[in-house]
Amino acid sequence: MFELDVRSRLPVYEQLVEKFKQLIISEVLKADEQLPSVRVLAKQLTINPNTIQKAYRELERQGFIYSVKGKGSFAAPAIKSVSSEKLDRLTDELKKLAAEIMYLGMPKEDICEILSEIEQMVKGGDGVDTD
Amino acid sequence: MFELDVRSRLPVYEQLVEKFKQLIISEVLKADEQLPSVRVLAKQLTINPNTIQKAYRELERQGFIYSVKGKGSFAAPAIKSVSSEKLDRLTDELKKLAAEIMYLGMPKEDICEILSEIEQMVKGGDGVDTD
DNA sequence: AACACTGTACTATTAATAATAATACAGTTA
DNA sequence: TAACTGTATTATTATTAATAGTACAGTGTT
Repeated sequence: MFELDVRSRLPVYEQLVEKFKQLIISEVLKADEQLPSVRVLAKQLTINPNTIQKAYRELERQGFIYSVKGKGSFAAPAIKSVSSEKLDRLTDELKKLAAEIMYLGMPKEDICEILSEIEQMVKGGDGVDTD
Repeated sequence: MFELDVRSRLPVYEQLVEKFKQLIISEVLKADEQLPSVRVLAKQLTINPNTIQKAYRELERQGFIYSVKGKGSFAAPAIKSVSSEKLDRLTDELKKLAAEIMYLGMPKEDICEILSEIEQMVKGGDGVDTD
């Protein structure tokens, strides 16, 4: 299911968080769809169950999944309320990244084109609430 | 000159790298302008000189500054050759970030507007080579 | 009830790394 | 020569990622 880079400077549990985020955002994992259990995924990836749990805990903290004791962990149906603080932090990070990319020679237009692709991926599913 | 967050999960030397990158990209630090010396900056920030050196070494590795033994460290005049590998890595990171931001509700148009601001900042100086 | 699954919590240990500290050496400039 | 610059090295401490093992709690099936 995943490819982990054990020698990455990015910790394994953070790699897992990123992978699942992408799957949920792109709706490969639909709302309320069950994630593999802590123990099963740990066995598949041949890593410690605690590492999986740490990733799941972080995903739940960020609102991407929810866990029910005895049942399992599931993709959250949607983001209810986003703290403006988090959005600020993310856009701030994006600003720095975009500045460096432009500094290295990529024109704004190219980046906007990339954004269009992303837009399609995020809105790719049928879960667009337009109320 | 700087505000360091000692309790950030981001190491101090990486914070320094980011700060200087921004200063160079936005041309607050002009080409060939001298950076504070390792020892002086360490004393100002009341941190260890080795931490400054680690940041400078990383900045030099990335091509943002150059150092001359006995003279000092200076902002690099421009990025000569960017490895496409690095640009790929950066755009990949930007894709993930943009996807999450859009997922959290910010429309593409708003992000493009932000990019316009960034564009002004990066091209803000007079060092625009249009040959 | 018994069993097999699920998440969750806790402690202990190891490995890696950020940061400090103290030197030392090399090159530049007045 | 003296005072500055970058650079390299070694040792030590603190933090954290990851592993390991165990235990407890809730769900569902048989």
